[in-house]
Amino acid sequence: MLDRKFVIDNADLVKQNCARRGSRADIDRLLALDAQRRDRQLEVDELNRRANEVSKSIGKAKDAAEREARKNEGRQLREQTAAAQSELDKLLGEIDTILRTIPNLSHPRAPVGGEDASVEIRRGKTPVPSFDFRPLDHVELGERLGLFDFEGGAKVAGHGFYFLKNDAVLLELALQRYALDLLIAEGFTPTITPDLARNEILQGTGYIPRGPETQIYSIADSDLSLVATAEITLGGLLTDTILEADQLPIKVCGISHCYRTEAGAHGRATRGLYRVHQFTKVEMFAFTAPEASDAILDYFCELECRLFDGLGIAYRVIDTATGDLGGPAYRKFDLEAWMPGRGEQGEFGEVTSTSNCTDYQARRLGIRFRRKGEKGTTFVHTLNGTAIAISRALIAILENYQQADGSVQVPAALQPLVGKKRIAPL
RNA sequence: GGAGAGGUGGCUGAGUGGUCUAAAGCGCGGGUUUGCUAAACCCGUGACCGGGAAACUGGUCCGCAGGUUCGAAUCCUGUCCUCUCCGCCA
Repeated sequence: MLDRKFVIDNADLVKQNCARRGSRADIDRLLALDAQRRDRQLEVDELNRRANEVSKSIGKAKDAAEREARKNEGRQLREQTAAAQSELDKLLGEIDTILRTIPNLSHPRAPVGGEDASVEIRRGKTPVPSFDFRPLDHVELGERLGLFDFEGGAKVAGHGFYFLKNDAVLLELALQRYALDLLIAEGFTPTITPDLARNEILQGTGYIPRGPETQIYSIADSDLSLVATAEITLGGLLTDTILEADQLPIKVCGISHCYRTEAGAHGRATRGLYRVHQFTKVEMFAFTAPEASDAILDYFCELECRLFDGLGIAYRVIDTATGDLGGPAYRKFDLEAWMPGRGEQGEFGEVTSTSNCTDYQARRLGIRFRRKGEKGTTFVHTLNGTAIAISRALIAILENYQQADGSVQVPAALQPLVGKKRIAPL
């Protein structure tokens, strides 16, 4: 979230940003509540001061009668304080509720507008392929090659779940390893993270665990939820930590399963593996000094491009428009891979996404650092990026590498990891 | 799951009802000494919310939430977390 004082002092700027983001956060109400908060704060402080004075005077009272009178006075003051304090707490609660709905500021160069305003800024090295036969979509390919079992998934867990089978399993493991090899070489600390996290951590990273539109599965009778991405666990890793400047940037990556309710998302684009309730993802995460985060965002984007260039899959990079950024992101680049089986004649479909969340998550999570020779601490910036989301990468690989004979060639970079060059019908 | 111990500043750790305005050490900042570095010594060092042009000043904070009391780091209740041992288990 944003700093309360910052919002108060820059109300117009924040309002303008909310408008660009399509957020209806009520800044005017926040301002009014804060003015009340301030008055109430003064009242509580004054009552406390007097009560403290009374307490101190009791030791010096000259007789029992005076001591009793003073105690009475103190008791009454404490009662008044309690009343004022509870009003103050209520105001603080309301202010916090509004504050949570205010999205992060936006990068000055992020395109302004809704989804249509997003701008293509880059293409991959691999050209969009052409086929001399009608390419199939991944669902059909997977059926012929025995790679998925959607019926089995539905039987045991419902629509949106699936079994990966046979060579799809090897592909999944190969993709994990493929991504990890690059990230480890780039100095990331590899991790396998918990698939569950405390709701407090979810909220800190900007996810809303419960409610009608939540993406999140929560665990009954606990304060745990299934994570929608390892961004949650990786960001949460350093909750309430003060770092030294020379530790930054910290680059970690994590493999986790990702669970999403996908409430309200149905239709053509949801066919097969594209929109599922569970998938595996290798996620990148960084904690940086503020002045470094723009460059790290470019770096994350560059790594994503290298991964898909390495797989030989055509893609484009999108600079996401302000209306489509969600709450925490200051700027976001999406990488959309060419999926020949998508739509009538193939379409680009999102496969990765990288965001600079500036200090929006760090403030809630309490992740700060200290600069040499400076007093106080500064919130770090956090960034996240998908290295490989397995389910969508599988779609792109199968559809782009399909052959006229119904087989699928394994991308050269994965061949040693999968242990074969071609996936043939059973 | 059972039993026990514990959660205190950036870190380690003392503190069992008012003089806690939280000891001490480490770290950090400044200074003295000094070929340089280091060491030694001296001084200073928390966060948050307010008031004030400033000097300065009021309040809150000892895992979290309640309670007792004029007064709580300290007593009581609940809760979360960590550690140790036992049990169970891949």
